[in-house]
Amino acid sequence: MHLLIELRRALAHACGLQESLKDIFIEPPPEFLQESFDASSRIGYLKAGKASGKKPLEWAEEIKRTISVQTIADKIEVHPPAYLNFRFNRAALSAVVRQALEEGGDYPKISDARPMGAPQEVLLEFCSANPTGPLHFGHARGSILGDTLKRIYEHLGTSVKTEYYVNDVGMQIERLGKSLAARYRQKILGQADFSVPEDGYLGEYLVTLAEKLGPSLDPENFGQFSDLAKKDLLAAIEKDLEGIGVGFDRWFCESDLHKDNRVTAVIERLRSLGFVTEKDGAIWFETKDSSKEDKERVLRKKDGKTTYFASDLAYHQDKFSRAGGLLINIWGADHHGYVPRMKLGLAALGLAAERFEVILVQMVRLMRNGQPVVLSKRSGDYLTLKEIAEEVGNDALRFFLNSRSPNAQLDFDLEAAKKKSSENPVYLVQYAHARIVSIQREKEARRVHWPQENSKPPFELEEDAKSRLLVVSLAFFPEAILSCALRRSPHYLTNYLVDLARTFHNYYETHPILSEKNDQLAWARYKLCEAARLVIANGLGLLGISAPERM
RNA sequence: GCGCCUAUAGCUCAAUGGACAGAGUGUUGCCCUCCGAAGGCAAAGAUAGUGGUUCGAUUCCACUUAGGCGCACCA
Repeated sequence: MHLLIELRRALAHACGLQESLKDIFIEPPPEFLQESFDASSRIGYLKAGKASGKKPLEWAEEIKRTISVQTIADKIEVHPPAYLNFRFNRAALSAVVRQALEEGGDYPKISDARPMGAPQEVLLEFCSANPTGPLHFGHARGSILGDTLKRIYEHLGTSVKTEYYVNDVGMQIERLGKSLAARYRQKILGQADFSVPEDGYLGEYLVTLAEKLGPSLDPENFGQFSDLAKKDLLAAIEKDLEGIGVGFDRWFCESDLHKDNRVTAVIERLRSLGFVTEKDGAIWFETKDSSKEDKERVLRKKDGKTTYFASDLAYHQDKFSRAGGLLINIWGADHHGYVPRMKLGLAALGLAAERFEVILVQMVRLMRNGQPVVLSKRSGDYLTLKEIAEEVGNDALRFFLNSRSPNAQLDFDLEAAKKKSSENPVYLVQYAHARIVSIQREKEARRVHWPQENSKPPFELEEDAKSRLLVVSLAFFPEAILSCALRRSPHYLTNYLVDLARTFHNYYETHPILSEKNDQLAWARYKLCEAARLVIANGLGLLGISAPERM
């Protein structure tokens, strides 16, 4: 078992919180205690201790007396207000390194992460941009968040499916077809003066597509043009996402819901449950709870067409029926007003609210050298995801967008992200990896060989402060992953990796390996560096970022 | 007007009601006859304002100020 998870279990047991290891918090001690302690916990006072009526400090003392950690810690101290500080013993620290080396690319293997709060099953829906144009930069954050969460949950043994909901019917798609038909008249039928409808799509991508079409299409058949545009744009979207390492298990088309009449079926279901009224020729969803603001919404317009809201209810009913666990949707913050409406609709359908979760990702403001990038939407031109990804590179893009919690706005400076220098934290991390690989390369080149390599005796870790700090940092890797899973944000991992890289660079300055005369020491350092490399590579892998061997 | 999100170091960002609020970058000064100086060490530098709840508030509540977003028979 991994060191900090073992500590969690011991703490949970002593607090009487066996069933919920997620309520135990373990963190690195503050700087002024780092020489004496390796890990620190505020234990479970609020969850378990407060009810006992004891003061925080008394409670902590009691936990200290009852906790069973003799095998991993050689010192425990209580610090006010209710901290328990631990110093790990040598065997436990050696085990951290050994475990990392043994598990390699799978480190940390966690056999059952559920007690720590990881869900058993998740259906993640994200991106879901309308196929009416190429993905723009605004779609990047949610896409990268969704993909990264998928990687993190999968690592924890959660069964994860990802899904892209394609809004391929409705007024916007009609506009798209009309716009393409207009371009077709201009480019293929020689009607250069024919104009694109005022509310149509003006982007150059439709011109390019029109030019590729054969001469035998009927420009009045908008549906045909809608289909052509849709298909072309979806392919482009898939390709752009692939470019930033994002893929989906399923592309769910709204049109499929209509084919089976499932949208009208959901309206009828709501009607039979008494949530429907008719007014002004339209069919409305009406909540029984009059205290809600969002109590009336149109399900079917007076022209007989159903609304997006109705489709979405049908879609979610479908998701609820085929997936067993959490349904997590990642939406742009501009959809926040839609969340209560959705929840009311799902509640009316009797679908379990606790399975439905929305992560709202706030806007990213694009900057260039400290100045906001001004976008002109008038001509239909905007910064596409592809352009930005190609300009700054996938690694920097993913690292930056994952470095802040989703519900906080983010400034993304193109020039800063592009700099292949220390100004960009992703390079600090990648550099640490490349540096370690370089040591390994150098070892081969110099034909350095230590007797311990063949006999495989357990290596003896050094116990100086910097070595301890590095090993303990490695031990915190599982905690960083669990924080991401629990709080639905990968920024704990990006921050962790920056810390780890820094700790490594610091260690490296004072711990020579290839030039170390003492074979024992050299060997132990070499293995510790390899363990650090593994953690960095695995961490970057979870973020979808490369771990370069040379830079 | 109503609602949602945000406000922390010069800049970009962390911090689960608990310890002396942390990183990166920028500024200043040091460190390469030594495995990658894309690095390390050191210094200076922050909770928007006013109240409240609490043993304890960056965190919760109220108000103020500032920014972003939303309030469709669009999706």
